[in-house]
Amino acid sequence: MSSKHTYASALSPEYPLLGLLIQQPAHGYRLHQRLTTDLGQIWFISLSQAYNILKRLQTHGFIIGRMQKQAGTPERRCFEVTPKGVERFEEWLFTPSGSSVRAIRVEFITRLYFALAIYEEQASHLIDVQITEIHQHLENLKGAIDRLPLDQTFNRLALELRVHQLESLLDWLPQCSTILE
Amino acid sequence: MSSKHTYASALSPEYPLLGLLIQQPAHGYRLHQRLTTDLGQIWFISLSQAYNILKRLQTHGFIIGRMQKQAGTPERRCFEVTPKGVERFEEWLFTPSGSSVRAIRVEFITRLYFALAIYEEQASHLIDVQITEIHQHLENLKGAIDRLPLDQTFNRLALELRVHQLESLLDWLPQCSTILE
DNA sequence: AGAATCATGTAAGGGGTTACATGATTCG
DNA sequence: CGAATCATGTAACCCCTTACATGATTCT
Repeated sequence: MSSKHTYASALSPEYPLLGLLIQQPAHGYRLHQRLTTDLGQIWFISLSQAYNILKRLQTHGFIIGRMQKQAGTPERRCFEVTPKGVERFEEWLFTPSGSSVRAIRVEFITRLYFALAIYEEQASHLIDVQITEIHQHLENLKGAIDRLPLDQTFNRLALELRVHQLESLLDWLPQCSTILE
Repeated sequence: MSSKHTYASALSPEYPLLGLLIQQPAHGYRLHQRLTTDLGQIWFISLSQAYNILKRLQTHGFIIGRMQKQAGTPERRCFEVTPKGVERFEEWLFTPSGSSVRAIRVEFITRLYFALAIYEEQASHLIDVQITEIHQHLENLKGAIDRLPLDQTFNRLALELRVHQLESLLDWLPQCSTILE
């Protein structure tokens, strides 16, 4: 047992790229285009970084790329997802987001996007799970606030802000349900 | 002209460390303690990273450290902020946060903490500026939503979420004012 | 004497950013 | 032909995380 690495955080653009490839094999340039048009408000990565991530995904065996010569276009490397890659993606897709506001904010929309596109019947379940998760997390935060010493003014402010942000997430989530129809 | 580097993003723990040192010279271990107790809900860094950042700050000339031999305690390196370091810190402190939700969330509380501790009379001004900033940002976001093509469902969801999050920030900000008394 | 804490670091590995380099094709 | 776009990459640099290494002091 030599390597037990995470490879990338759950917030890495690696997952949306994997997801796009599961929908349809593609080459780096086109992939980057789809990411920045379809999910451009969530993921901003440079073209270089897209290539770097694809390279990494390939060395880890999650995708394989094959150079293709075609008349009329520059040579391109077409990537496909391996079974291992599908497994990795699905594990991410159906694991609830971490507890940070950002994780929920960024990841959740992405997961919803792919759930709807690839595993449509799971989408509404995803929303439900997320709602329960947030309620759970809110309980914890409120407990933490109660246990906080009185002089911890700024830590209290920070926790209360997180509570506000989570509640605004709960307020926003119903809008997600409306797009399911 | 050889180096034009950013050194660190505005979200780096480098700034709170600088701020703590401005309040009072200290050594690494104590500094890390103060950061994790006073602002532990905002900044979580390992002791090693604290030392790394201090080293970086020193090589950039923002602080200087001197080894001190004392009877009764292990040798410690006491750091002081240089004028250049003060300048850097104040520039950060009085520059409004970027436009990302996280930047506002993490940075704003930190800036408020130091404004209150070091430049007390500026604190309420900081809050006012932040409120106007957020209103401005909200306008922009709402404009962006209106200009979004109809088929950009998920980008729209993302923008609407940001709007919600910013509005919840506005909802939370008055609590900051109450601690000024 | 041994454990916990104080105190300071180094090393390895991974991730992201920007800039730079290189070609092919298409469009005006 | 020249510019924009398509397409793929490399290199340098910085940051963060984790694990590891090393001593001194204090507490029991």
